[in-house]
Amino acid sequence: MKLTTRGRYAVTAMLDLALHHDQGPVSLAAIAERQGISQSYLEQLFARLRRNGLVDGTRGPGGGYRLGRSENSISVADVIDAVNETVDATRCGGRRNCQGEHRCLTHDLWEDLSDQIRGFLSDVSLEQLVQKKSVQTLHRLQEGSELAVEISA
Amino acid sequence: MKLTTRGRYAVTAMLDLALHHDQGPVSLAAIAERQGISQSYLEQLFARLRRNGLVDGTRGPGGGYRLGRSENSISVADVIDAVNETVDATRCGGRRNCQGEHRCLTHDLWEDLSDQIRGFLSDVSLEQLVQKKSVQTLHRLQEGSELAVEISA
DNA sequence: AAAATAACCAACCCATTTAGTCGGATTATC
DNA sequence: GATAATCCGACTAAATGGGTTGGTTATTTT
Repeated sequence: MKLTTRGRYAVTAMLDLALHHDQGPVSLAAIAERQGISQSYLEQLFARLRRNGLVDGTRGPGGGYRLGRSENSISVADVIDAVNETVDATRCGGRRNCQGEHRCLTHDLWEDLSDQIRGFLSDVSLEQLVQKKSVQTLHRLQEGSELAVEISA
Repeated sequence: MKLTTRGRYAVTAMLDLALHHDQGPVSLAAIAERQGISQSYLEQLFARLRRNGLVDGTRGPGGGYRLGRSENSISVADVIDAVNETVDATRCGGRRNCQGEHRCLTHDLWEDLSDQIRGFLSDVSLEQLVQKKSVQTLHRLQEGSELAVEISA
């Protein structure tokens, strides 16, 4: 399994999208500012998300990104898969040739673990995340500081 | 969480140790050959395993490594922890400062995932692995080819 | 005592990946 | 036509991972 900042960023950004889905398209600039992620890096991530149908982009002023499907049909695993081509704990990628021709001693263990992780992440949807108390608290907090920024500007 | 070949190698090597624990110390050369892992790379891994008390090394001819504790008291998580300083899915390492001063939107999610993975890996001991059918089959197979090597040499 | 064996140790090396940048093109809106 | 946004590709710096080299020390065997 490859769980890196890339996947974390992607999930955070998608969650930001979900939190603002009622306000029309969300620009990467807005996400970048709110979540503290580099905008051009976000561009790369959203290219992959778009290719996988997880988001729709609209260009031009007032444009931005929208979720490509409903919040409850997008799992965290979907998002990580989209940006992180591989999500597998076995080295051989399930081909069982980890050691020469046959599989290594611990092949099955990693396969089991992969299933566990995948299971866990597949069971968490964006919708569920949006409803978590900790997320909502942070969300309100971010809107607050956004306001502050607007005022001070 | 950082699950890389390093951890996989370490677990495989420890399992090899466990499979041969009744035959006195096992040399890294033997493990390297059987499991197809670079010997000098194994040296690095075993340095960490030793520092963590998971193995005991004895020098000189006939020397090698032995398990530092009983097979049932060593979990896969222990091994990965020993070689792979960090086993945490959150970026901030649990310090909750992922974004500026406070935690990022998805902090709790990664914390939950870390717990899942850790739970799974902590529940698997070397003893359990040794008893798995797939492991025993491969073990016998490896002993066979070892014999073949001895004969052909 | 010498030779051989094997752990121990430290400094490198190289390829890949990651996060991030830069400069531009394209598309839409005002 | 200026502006705001996505889109796109090439590039970079740093980290990481797996691996090598070249030793030293300790212990056994001859």
